[in-house]
Amino acid sequence: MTGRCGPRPGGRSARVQAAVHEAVRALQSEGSRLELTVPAIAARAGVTPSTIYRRWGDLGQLLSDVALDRLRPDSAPSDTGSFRGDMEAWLAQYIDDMASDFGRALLRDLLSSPTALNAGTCADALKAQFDQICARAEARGEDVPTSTVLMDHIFAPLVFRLLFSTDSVDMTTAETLLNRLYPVATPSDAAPPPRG
Amino acid sequence: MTGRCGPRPGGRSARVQAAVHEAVRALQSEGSRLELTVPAIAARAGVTPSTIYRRWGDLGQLLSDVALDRLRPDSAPSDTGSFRGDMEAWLAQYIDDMASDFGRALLRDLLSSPTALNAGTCADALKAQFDQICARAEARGEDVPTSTVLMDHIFAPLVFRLLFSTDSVDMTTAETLLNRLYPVATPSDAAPPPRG
DNA sequence: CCTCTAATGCAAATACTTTGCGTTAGAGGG
DNA sequence: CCCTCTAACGCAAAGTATTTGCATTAGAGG
Repeated sequence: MTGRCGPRPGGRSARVQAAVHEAVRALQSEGSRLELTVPAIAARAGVTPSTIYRRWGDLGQLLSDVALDRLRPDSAPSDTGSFRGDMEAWLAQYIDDMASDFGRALLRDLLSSPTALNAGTCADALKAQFDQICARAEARGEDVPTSTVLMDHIFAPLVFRLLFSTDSVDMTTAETLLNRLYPVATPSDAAPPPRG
Repeated sequence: MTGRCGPRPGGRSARVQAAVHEAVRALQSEGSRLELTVPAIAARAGVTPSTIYRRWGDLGQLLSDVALDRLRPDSAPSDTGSFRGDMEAWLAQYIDDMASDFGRALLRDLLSSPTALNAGTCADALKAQFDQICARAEARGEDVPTSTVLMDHIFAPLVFRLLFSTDSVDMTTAETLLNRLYPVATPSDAAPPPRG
């Protein structure tokens, strides 16, 4: 009982957060990003703008929080029976979510908070998914790289394309990356890099 | 003679742009980011706010333009006599520029424009540097990967860490990535990915 | 049921952004 | 060298967005 979670979930504070997040999602799906202002969000959520400014600080932080909710995985990666299959299934779903203009905008929103905190949380959650895929593969006796290698050489290149280009990103792109990595999995120095 | 460059360089328009960029750099190096507002930049540059709004649209686009100026390479990569040496020298300089909190903020600024145009320009310029390093290595008879492979497996992982974590990024990180790639350079499928 | 705190609503004050219009710098032609 | 023409600028007014002080309320804990 530390009181760490603030007001109990289901209380007013949680209702306001849910209403505001929902309002952001609704406005994002409807109009252009020009109409996505704090007063507009507040009106849609049935709260006053000052509530949003006090809780989130600015629009960037709010959009970042909403993006985190949408980008963090909501379930365990599916088990297809092989490492390659698990990776392909996972990547297919993630590319489907993020490769659109809307998905790319979400990714930029995630980074639009003053601190890199949300981006780090998102990356950690995704790495945890790779950890599960790797653990299952290892249990099967497959020889697979670490989740760090997957983040570096599969996920990072995909995200880089999404953020730094307008090229289409699809499963062909992902397959190319997998093909480069898989034959040379777990090289001698594939241990996680220093965290210093 | 297309008139493409607008008023001649050195004209009023160019002076205003230089003054505004300089004002942004000055304010960035001095105070916190909270004081980095359009009116403050305008005052420092000796122009009116409306000039900035008309030319750049909003603060995000202006910061993105300034970040592009700072992040795009300003000279050809140095020639150390070997591919590995060239890469190490290049990465040492780039990490020195970007691994600080300030450098990470520049990277986020670059992405803060509505369109991904500046980020794409920056990525293209960096890829061109890798092209030079690769071309020189090939001329020496070294067996080296393509610049696309370098972007995917060296640069993208570094940028991913800078954007999505607060972990330190240093030459040890870069060496680890180089070690993973170099022994397995130019695998059979290392051709550039589809651009469709 | 009472009390106590943090979050909210409201409204005033402040700051930022947009816009209309007159002015100016500087390119191009005579 | 002077004239004209256009794009960019300065200024000021109007329109939004953001901040802040204070009263109120929801809801946790006793």
